[in-house]
Amino acid sequence: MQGRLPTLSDVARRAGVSYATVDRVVNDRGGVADKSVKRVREAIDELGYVRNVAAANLSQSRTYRFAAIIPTGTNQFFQQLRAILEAERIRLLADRINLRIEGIAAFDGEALCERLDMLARTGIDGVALVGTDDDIVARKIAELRAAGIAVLTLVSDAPNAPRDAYIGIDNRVAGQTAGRLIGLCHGGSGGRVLPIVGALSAPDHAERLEGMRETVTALYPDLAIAPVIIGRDEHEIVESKLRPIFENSHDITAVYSVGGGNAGLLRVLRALPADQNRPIVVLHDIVPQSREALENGVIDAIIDQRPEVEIANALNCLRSIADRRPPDVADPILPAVYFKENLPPPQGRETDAHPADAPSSDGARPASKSRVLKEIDQ
Amino acid sequence: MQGRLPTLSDVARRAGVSYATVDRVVNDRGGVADKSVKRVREAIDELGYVRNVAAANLSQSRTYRFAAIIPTGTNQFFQQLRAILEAERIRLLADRINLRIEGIAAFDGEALCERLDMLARTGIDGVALVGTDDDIVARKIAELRAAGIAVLTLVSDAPNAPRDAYIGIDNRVAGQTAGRLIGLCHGGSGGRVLPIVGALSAPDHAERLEGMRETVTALYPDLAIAPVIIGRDEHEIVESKLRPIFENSHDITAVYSVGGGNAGLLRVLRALPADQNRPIVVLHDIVPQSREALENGVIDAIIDQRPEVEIANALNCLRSIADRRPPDVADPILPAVYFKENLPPPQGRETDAHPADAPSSDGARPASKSRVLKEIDQ
DNA sequence: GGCAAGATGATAGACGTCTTTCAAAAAAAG
DNA sequence: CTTTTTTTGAAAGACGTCTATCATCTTGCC
Repeated sequence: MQGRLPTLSDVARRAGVSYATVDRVVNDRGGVADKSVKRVREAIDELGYVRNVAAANLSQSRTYRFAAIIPTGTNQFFQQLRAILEAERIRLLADRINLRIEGIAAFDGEALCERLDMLARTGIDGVALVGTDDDIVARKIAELRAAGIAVLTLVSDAPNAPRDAYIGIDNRVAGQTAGRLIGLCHGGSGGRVLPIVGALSAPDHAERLEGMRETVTALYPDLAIAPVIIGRDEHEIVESKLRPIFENSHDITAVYSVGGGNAGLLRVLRALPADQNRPIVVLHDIVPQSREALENGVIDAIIDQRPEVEIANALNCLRSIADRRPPDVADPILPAVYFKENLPPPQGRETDAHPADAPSSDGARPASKSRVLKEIDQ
Repeated sequence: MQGRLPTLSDVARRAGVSYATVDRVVNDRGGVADKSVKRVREAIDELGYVRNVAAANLSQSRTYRFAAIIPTGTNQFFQQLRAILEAERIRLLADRINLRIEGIAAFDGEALCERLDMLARTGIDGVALVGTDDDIVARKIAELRAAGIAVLTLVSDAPNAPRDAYIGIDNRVAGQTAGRLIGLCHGGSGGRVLPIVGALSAPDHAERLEGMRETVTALYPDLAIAPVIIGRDEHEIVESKLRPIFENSHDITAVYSVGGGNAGLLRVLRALPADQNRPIVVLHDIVPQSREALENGVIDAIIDQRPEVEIANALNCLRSIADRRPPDVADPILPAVYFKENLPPPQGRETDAHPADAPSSDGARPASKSRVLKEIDQ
């Protein structure tokens, strides 16, 4: 309504050329004299023309075809990522966005490449994948991009690959934040911080550890850092390495676990004798296990990468690229710090899946009100 | 492409009625026999029809007309909110969303009502405003909604008004989080927490204070809570009330400021003698002042309501209502905890994005250049 | 049986873009 | 100059929905 926005016809009139010529320019069809191109570009700038994406998509009866490739397995974080994607998938259909969710063995570069090939053959506009430090993957990514497919890395970047963007947190910052939190919690007294990682060869783990170490040594000189426990993200290993430490030395005042396999850590913590001082415990990512531990006071804080935000950003980014708009890289994702009090509600949403879609007469907006209130007010 | 989604014509065919009848049903035009309505609804369900919003908007050459009404004045938080909205406004034009940003004197219910009337006369689809506890505002909101205008409250709710949704944080949770953080920072020792509020009559201030009190008294019995300072959000008042406290008693171990006027607090903190133990300081909302204080170690943590998220959610919500879709209330907004380490970059984004964005051959997506956005001949 | 009211069908134009086709004009090459 | 090539114009159909108009077919009712 009021004040319609300029269309391509307006641009054509302004540039003194035909619609066809404008179309050739904006859609890169070639065969246009330089001076015409210039006139069209000027007209676009002067009028502030913005292509009507809705109309464009409609005309092509375009459905965006995106894919997300997520490692399978028992990792709770990735399971959660899948669940979020699945919920999004359904809502997205209303916007003509078709999202394929593919599972794949973790850290298997070859399998990833095969899957990417398969997707490319099927026809696809963009893909998000969990990056690995792997040459053949980097080459495959370059190949896809050359074929006009947008590629994002999610959660973990692919160092040397020419992906369109990395959507995820800065893991060093996450580690620094953990360090700060742990330092603060000592209230000026000394102590000893025990770090637990899955593997030092995993870039995200290494970065988190390094970030924590940086902050603690720089700002809290009274804190010592104990030798790093390497638990391969497997709870039995973590448990067996941890138990003797807590039995023999009672000077651990804080634990920072950067990766998975926290079930073992939690078992050890729960088994601590009541008279022993409980350490401050900080870990990563809200999953059912860590959530429950935080709620019950077994741990003190969770640093979360907010997978919902990552996914939302990734999809926006894919869409922008597919629409040939400047990719709208939203605010960088920062690790969020959660305590028991500000822990987000379990499933994020989809508790009751919007049943009523307009039984009423009122014409304006059926049923929406009560539901919104309920969800927001919690 | 591949496998097109069902259209209204498909629904008509399936239901064994004409397109016109389907249209009457889905657009609530009335005059349709019950059994036909039922058949259409069934067909929609069976086919999994989802209305093509792009096509619908196109057909109406619809531009969404939304407005945001933000208090003016020197309040840094609201200035920031305006800046974020302004940045959004421009990006939104590409989606045919026209956002008016209106300024208005803070807490002036009558002025707010007048402005709302004016907007309603101009014609508008939805409005977001900062709620106040005010009867005439509540009535005006009811009026607007009856006229089919979506109304959201932002940042602060309007208790008795029938708004479509409240988009903002739960202030009690924010206070509880502050309490937890302060408690943790004492590392088991005792202490004395000094709360500073603007006014106890402001619901958000009162709730935050109450939340903090709850958590501290329940979980950290060694902590005392000093008498509340009421500073009317004005830095001179805060300073004058605070200075004697810090001069006379040296037992304040933490400060929790729930509102504005923090310049006074910061001055007092900076003036503390070096030999005096600095208290743990937690305040609300990242603004230039608080950011700088956090960076310089004058304060320890900021609890932020993430205005960008609030705005993004508000706009999504307005759009969903305008599209007559189930409002897509994203995850509830939780207060975020920031330390120096995970403080988000100043302007929210646009600092550098991702440099590796393909200087390469590409040919696919011509970067749309700078342009002045302007409307055509009314 | 006839008549009004109600329900349904058929159809067409609009929205802004993409795509294609065909003809015409302008520029470059011979 | 003609011939070829490059550049431009004109137009029409498609996408899925909304809106409107007018004609027709069912009802119920007296």
